[in-house]
Amino acid sequence: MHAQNLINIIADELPNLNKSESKVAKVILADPDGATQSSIAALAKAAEVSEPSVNRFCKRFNAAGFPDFKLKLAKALVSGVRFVNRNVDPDDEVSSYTPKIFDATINNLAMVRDKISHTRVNQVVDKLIQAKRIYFFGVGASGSVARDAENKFFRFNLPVSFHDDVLMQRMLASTGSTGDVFFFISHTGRTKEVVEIAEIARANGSTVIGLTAPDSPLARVSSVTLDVDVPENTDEYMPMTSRIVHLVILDVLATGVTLRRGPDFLPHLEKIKNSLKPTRYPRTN
Amino acid sequence: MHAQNLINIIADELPNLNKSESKVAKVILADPDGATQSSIAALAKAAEVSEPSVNRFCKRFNAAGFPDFKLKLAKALVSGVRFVNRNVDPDDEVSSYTPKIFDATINNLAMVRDKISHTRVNQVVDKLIQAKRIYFFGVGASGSVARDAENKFFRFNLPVSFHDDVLMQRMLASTGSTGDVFFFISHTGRTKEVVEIAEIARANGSTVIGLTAPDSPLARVSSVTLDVDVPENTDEYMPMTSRIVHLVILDVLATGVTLRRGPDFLPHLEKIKNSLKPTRYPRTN
DNA sequence: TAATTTACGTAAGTTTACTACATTATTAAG
DNA sequence: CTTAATAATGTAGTAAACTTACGTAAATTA
Repeated sequence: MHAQNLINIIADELPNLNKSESKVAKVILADPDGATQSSIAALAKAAEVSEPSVNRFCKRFNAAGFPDFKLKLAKALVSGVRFVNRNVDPDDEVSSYTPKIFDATINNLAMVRDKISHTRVNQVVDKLIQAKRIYFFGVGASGSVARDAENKFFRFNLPVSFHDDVLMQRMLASTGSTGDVFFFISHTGRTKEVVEIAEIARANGSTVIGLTAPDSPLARVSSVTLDVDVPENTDEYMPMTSRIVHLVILDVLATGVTLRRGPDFLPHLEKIKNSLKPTRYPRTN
Repeated sequence: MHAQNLINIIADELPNLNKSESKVAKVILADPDGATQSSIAALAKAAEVSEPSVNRFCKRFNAAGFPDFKLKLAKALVSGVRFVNRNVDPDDEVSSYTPKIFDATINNLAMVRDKISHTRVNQVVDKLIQAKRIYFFGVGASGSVARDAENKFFRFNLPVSFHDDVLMQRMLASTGSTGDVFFFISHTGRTKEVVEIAEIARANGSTVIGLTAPDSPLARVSSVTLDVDVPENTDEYMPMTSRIVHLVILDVLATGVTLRRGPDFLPHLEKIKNSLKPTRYPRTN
């Protein structure tokens, strides 16, 4: 279940509350923002109950007490408000659509941050660590993500490549074997071509990792799936943000691999970093 | 300026605070979440100041008092931007480093969201609208960003290409002329090769746009620069997040162009979207 | 060096929230 | 239909937390 908002929880629990508790609930639901700013006495009066009733109400919803409850309520309000009205309007100015696009991206990242399965991440890191070869596959926008992944993972001193060409992908998948990791990146997880290729790879005993939508055909074919459940972009003007989320997840995986490799591996990374120095103008300040 | 996050405001004001106020600020910034849960007495003790000092501190930041301040702080914390200790530790578990990486990315996005010049964005959208051709250039990690940009901008029905090969870039730049837009993407803005190519393009009368670090050599060569000032990654384990910021800025630009094109252009975008339908397994639910 | 302003803390006062206990309502059993 | 038991709610007292007023110390300026 989605990380429930305190306000929704209260609304859901309303029928299960006893008389004075439900009085309190109604007052809070009627004006949650006002509730965060009033004292326990004021709220008790507004709900026509005693102060301890309000206090008990708070504890019922897993708050330490009234102040803690107000804090939680305030937090719930923010995340609620933030999800509203973030669509780009046809007559938006730069100053409107710019923050909207940033906010939409940030929101999706925050959502995935809270939902992503750490177990799965760990499993994928395991697979990547054990891999003899890694292939990053993606088409269209996901091709760029795959390319970026290559750019990160080649640092680990193992054969890594990315491919955005489905014929190449198909041929490589057909020659794969145990120890090879095929890492598929796909927003929808329903591109037939991609799913087919994943099936081929899987049939050859290779490990198939899917960075894609949960319950999608690709997810079902994968050995391990990293679910990315960001809302489809219904708005014409709002760009697709799943690519960004994919990139960050790949960052997480790369960090996971680096940490597993241990501190002895750092000099190697340092060497790669330093190799670029002569290509750059030195900093003056 | 965009609605700034309270935590950022405090961090910004830090140099302007007097002794005891800054003591309070430091304690709050070190653990904002902890601050929301502590009493004024506890906070005063932690900061080694008197309670009224904490109270004055709160009022300085437009809070009615300490409880109100805590409320605002709590709200600031949820708004996606967490200001926790963001460095990845060598002995971090998945459950620690995963949110850290997300948070670092989110933080940088929020920072750029609030700092980016809308005038500049508008100027760049102007240039892109007027362009006869657009070239997206990037090398290394920025190559993926350039590739992604191509994937977005080809939709506008004008000649767009991306190149991650410096020789190709150099040749194309040398043949450029007025009306051509060369869009350079670079984290540091100091890669000699890239700067040289930008100079060549500029010399031919082409428009050069730089999505790069402010005051960098590349920024100085560009006709218009979009400054991306994200902190250098000093931490070995923390991935470079500027790519992500670049991608989002390109999203913003693409949206800007779409909006300028007006509603008559939407059917064209729709057509492109629909063209992919037959490649996908239909949704079952 | 004195005057003035600003910064900070002490102590008292006020509000706020919590706890223990008492009372009232509700339910179940005889 | 009582009566006992339990649950729900409120009262009153207390402890904690917050704010205010005021005084002293530090810093700044003339």
